[in-house]
Amino acid sequence: MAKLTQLERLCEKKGLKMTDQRRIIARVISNAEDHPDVETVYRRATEIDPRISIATVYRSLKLFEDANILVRHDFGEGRARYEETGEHHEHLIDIESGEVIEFVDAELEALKERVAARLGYDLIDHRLELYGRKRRD
Amino acid sequence: MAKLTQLERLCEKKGLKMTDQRRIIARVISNAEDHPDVETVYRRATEIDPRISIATVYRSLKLFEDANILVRHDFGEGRARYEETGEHHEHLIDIESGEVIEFVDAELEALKERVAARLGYDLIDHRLELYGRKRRD
DNA sequence: GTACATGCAAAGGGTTTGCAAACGG
DNA sequence: CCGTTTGCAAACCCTTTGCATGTAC
Repeated sequence: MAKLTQLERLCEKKGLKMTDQRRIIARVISNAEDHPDVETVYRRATEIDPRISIATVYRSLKLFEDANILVRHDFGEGRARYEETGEHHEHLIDIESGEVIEFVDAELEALKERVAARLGYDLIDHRLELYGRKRRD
Repeated sequence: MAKLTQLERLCEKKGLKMTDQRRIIARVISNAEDHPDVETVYRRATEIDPRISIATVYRSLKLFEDANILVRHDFGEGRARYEETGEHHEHLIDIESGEVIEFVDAELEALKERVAARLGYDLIDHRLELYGRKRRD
């Protein structure tokens, strides 16, 4: 097999038992430029090695998520999407193409903390998605 | 039956055929202080009149949603929650009690428009939820 | 009266799980 | 080796749907 991906190394460092299936799934996510759903990860994984079942994809993705190696997103489509854990960012979803654009906005980050504080809460987590249409003018 | 709720009047104004089931479902939502899920609406409705099936609850809620009488929320729990359409607001979810607190923040509203614009998009919709823990100090 | 709404139960999509066989460290 | 992981298929949860019956306007 080719050289290890960043994600595979991370898995080993966390002490996860690395099976061929997990390596391939980690590799698929590593190489993904998009935010693939489970079915898509499964498809890409079986292209590399057909000996992978959808159950293993579900189990591995959850394992990686619990190990903070992956982040699961729920964009309200009734199925989960995954991406590699990285710097914090928000998502804007193009409602015409489905494309997901990542962005960060310092003001927004500060503001949600302030809002939670104003309500008497410590902010533990949040969810922010913008849905927009590309401007043509 | 008791006097009509605001929601029932709204349904009639929109020309919806008002069956007993729809009246009761509208009434349940009208009286709800929380953001009930379908199962909860069903339970409360059947307490008033057991002749209501879960299928009708699903159908009526969707009907009301399409008529902009209700808003459906997906707080990432794998099931929908509903509330009466009203002034725009966001939600903060207490991760310990599950309680949902509504809030508005003008700055936040303006900011998300600006962010979308910066990325070259017209903002069509958005989703913002804060998850927090009540501060005790 | 007639088009529409309902109840029931079956089907649907995404996800999880029990079990015996295969496997990693 | 031995506990963990896998594949398979069945089970799960929430939601939708086909069909015969019942009902609002």
